Amino acid sequence: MTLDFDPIDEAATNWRGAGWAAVDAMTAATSITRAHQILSGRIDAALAPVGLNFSRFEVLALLSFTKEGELPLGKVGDRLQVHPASVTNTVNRLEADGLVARKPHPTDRRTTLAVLTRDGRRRVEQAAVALAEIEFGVAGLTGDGRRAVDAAILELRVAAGDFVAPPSQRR
Amino acid sequence: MTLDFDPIDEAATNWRGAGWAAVDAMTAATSITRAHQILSGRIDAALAPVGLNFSRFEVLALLSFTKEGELPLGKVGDRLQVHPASVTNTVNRLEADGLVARKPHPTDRRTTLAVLTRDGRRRVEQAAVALAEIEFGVAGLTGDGRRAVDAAILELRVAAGDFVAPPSQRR
DNA sequence: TCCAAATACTTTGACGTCCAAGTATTTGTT
DNA sequence: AACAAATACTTGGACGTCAAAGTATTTGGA
Repeated sequence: MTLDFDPIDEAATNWRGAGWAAVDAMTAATSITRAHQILSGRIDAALAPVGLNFSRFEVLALLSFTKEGELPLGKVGDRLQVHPASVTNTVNRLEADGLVARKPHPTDRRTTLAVLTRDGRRRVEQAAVALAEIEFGVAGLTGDGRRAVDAAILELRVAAGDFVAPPSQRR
Repeated sequence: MTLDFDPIDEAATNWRGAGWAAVDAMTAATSITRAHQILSGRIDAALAPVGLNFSRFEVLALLSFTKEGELPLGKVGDRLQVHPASVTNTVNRLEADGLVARKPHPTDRRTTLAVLTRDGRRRVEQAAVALAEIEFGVAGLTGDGRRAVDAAILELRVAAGDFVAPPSQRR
């Protein structure tokens, strides 16, 4: 299944041959797509034994960082940049596994809070360890590579309007 | 919906606060994930008016680069690095739209060829223009940023065993 | 030659994502 | 005070991905 050539490089050659434009942009986009594919596969594989996937893990982690271990579903979606329907779905599954509970908001009855359970907190700790062990799938990227990716993608995210204020100092 | 802080930077701070390991790796992985989300959204939006999405476009483009405009489904999957079932699904839809046709392999009856139709060829040209216009969603990434991303991700892909031979010269 | 193993594709099923529409509640204006 | 508009979440539908199992065909040995 392993190819004996670089499929992305090959694609670039083909695009040039066809006289298509924006080959460099295509290459960058394809690289990012493939990188995501690789990371996503590794991360979900590492989380499977813990009984989570990355989406579910992200929700648990986010809750674990709050003082009370709870957050309105809408906030979860904003922070993780996912669609409200996806949050509902993810929280449903976490709830079914007893890792999170839904609780009405004390003052706004439109709002539902997701609350981390004791099991949820234990689970997210295990998952964090599992992910650290595989270095979040980026084993193969050197420190320089990681910084380069972070910096470049920061440009992209700012241009996409991910957030407005200048980023705070990053180490 | 736009946040007034960088959610990834915020996450890094939280991870450090929780004493979790591999924060730099987490940041790189999250950046790549988010970049993919942004690109994917922009690309599919640009392709929607043409009646395609990225998967379908990739298949058409791949076929258009071959001499005869045809390829066994298995090869398509290998090149695009997607699951056989996904190829079947994608080709089904392309076939329903008349952009591709299935044809038996001349000598191996296990194999099915996907053949680009006249409409398919016209459509992929339109799509290529549409994608070039939005620079494949990487508008916001400078030339340096693109090269940095390409180089870094090449490391990652090689480490992941995407292909074995050393990459040919890239411009 | 014969047959187990490999290969090629499809089918089915579990999930994940988003959009659009629906329900409930709160806000902001007249 | 009254009500349209905004907000918060859920539901249902369309698609996309992968894994596992099933069918058909070809290969590679014994």
